[in-house]
Amino acid sequence: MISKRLSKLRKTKNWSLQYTANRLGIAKSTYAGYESGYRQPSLDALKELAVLFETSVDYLLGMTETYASERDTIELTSKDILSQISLTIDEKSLSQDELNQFIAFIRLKREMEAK
Amino acid sequence: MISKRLSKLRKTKNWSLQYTANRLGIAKSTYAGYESGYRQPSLDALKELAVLFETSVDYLLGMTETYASERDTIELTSKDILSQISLTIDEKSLSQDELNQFIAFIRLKREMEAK
DNA sequence: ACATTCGTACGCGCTATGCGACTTAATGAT
DNA sequence: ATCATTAAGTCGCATAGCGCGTACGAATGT
Repeated sequence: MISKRLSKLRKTKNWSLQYTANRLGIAKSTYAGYESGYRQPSLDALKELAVLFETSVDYLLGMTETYASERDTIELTSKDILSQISLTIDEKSLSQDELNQFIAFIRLKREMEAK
Repeated sequence: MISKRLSKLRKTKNWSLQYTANRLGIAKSTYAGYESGYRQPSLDALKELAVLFETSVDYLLGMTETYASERDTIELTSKDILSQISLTIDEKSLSQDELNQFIAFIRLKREMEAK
């Protein structure tokens, strides 16, 4: 799991194994081991991987499907966001319709303010 | 970091070391090692810890302060929610004003639907 | 043509993980 | 009061596996 995600992330950034390992301050073979699934990073290494790739440890480990540092940022327009996160108002969960209305509302508002 | 968080989480739930270890399917001494900081859990163990304690791996590792983010529900009316989590629409972050308007809007809408 | 960079794989030293066994303290049962 | 049970903590040991250097083909560049 982690190996696939690391590999995908690195290729997205167009980084070589060597470059990535240098950024992390570890040997190329060590990082390569993570990607091949031959090795597992230590907890410290894991944290640095998440920081370097600007993602969450949960994503690297496959605990969540959401890529980004959604630990900090939640993009409300991302598809099926409500299947991953339950948003509530007055402890009553938000429907997709309500969210869509809100998004439309904000977009309109911003458009008007832009003028 | 992880040791402190585990210890706090377990005590919150009023679980013994033995009980917790049983739930995880590992030896008591192993889990005790995690809490004392004498040992570090494997990645697999780490994931199971997060599941058992109903939190995120990022929280266990101290990557985030928020106890449960995506995993649980986010109450939009809770005070200073935006200081913990950034909500964005079209990658532009939401202001407190916008959120307040939305909350008011939803409350009004629900009130009307209730009749 | 040679050199350089890429991804991949192997062997090895040594750390430290995970386990059971043991101790000590606290609580419960009879 | 005595024993049994459960709690938390510590230790030694076997061995799994981490991190490293190193080496190998393949694909580039010069």
